[in-house]
Amino acid sequence: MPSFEESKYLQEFLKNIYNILLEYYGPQGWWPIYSLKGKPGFDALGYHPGNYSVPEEGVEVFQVVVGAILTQNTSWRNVQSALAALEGARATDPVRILELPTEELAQLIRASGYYNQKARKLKTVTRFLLEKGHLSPPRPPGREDLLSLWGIGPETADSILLYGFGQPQFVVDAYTFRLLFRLGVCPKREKYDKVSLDFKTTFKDMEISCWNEYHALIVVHSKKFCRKNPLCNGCPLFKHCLFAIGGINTDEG
DNA sequence: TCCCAGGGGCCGA
DNA sequence: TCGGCCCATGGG
Repeated sequence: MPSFEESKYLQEFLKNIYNILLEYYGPQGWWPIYSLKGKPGFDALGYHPGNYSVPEEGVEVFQVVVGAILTQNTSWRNVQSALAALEGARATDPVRILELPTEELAQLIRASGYYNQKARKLKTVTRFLLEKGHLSPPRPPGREDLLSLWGIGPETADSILLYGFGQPQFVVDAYTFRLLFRLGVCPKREKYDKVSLDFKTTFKDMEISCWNEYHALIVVHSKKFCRKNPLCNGCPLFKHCLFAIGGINTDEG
C-alpha cells in the first residue's frame, strides 16, 4: 500500500469521502458547548453548525476539555448527564473543579462511567491548564505537554487542541479506524499517529474547519450506518466500501 | 441479559 | 511493540 505522500489517489479518495459525508449530513457544529445550549446560534444540545469560531472564551474552551475526558470510551448521552450534574453543582469552571474533593467530583460525573479515573484526569489536566495559563485568554498548550499528563492520550489531546484551541490536529478515534479499514484505506490495526498524519497531509491546504468537520462527520456516520454491525442499506458510502453487505467482501476476518 | 459507547494506563510476553 | 485486562454507567 503506497504512503499518502506517494498516493494522490488516496488523498483524492479521502477528499471525496469528506464531500459525500458533508453533503449527506451537513455541518455538524462540533464541539458542543453544553452551557450555551438553546442560546441563539446553538441547538438544544449546544451544537453550533457552521459556526467555527466557537469556543472563544476560556470557560468554553474548558468545557471542551472536560467533555473530551468524560467521553473517553463513553457515549455522549452519558456525558451530558455528567455535565448536567456539574452544572447543577456549579462546578463547571476550572477553579471549582480543583476545589472539589476528588471523591465528590467523581460522584458528580458518575453517569459518564470510569468516574474515579476521570475525576483524577480532570484534576490533572485542569491543574496543568491553570498553572500554565492556557485558559485566560485561551492559549494552546503543546501536544507533547498534553500527552505527558496522566489520562491524556493522543485522541483526547487532539480533541482538545482541535476543538478547544483551533489547532491543526486531526482526531482519530475507533470510528475512524473502522471506517478507513472498511473503505480499504488502511489496515485494521494502524498506528494513531500514522492515520492522523495522513489526514493532515491530505488536508494541509484546507481550512481548520474541514478538520473539525471531518472527524465529526465520521462519528455521526459511524453511529448511523457504519456501526460495529453495519447498516449498509442506504449508506451514502456504499459503493466505496469493501465490506458493504452485498459488496465484494462481507468478511472482516 | 447482552452489547456497546466520541480511550487510556498498565503489565507481561 | 503489542495483546489483554481494568476501569463503569446507562441505553437499546
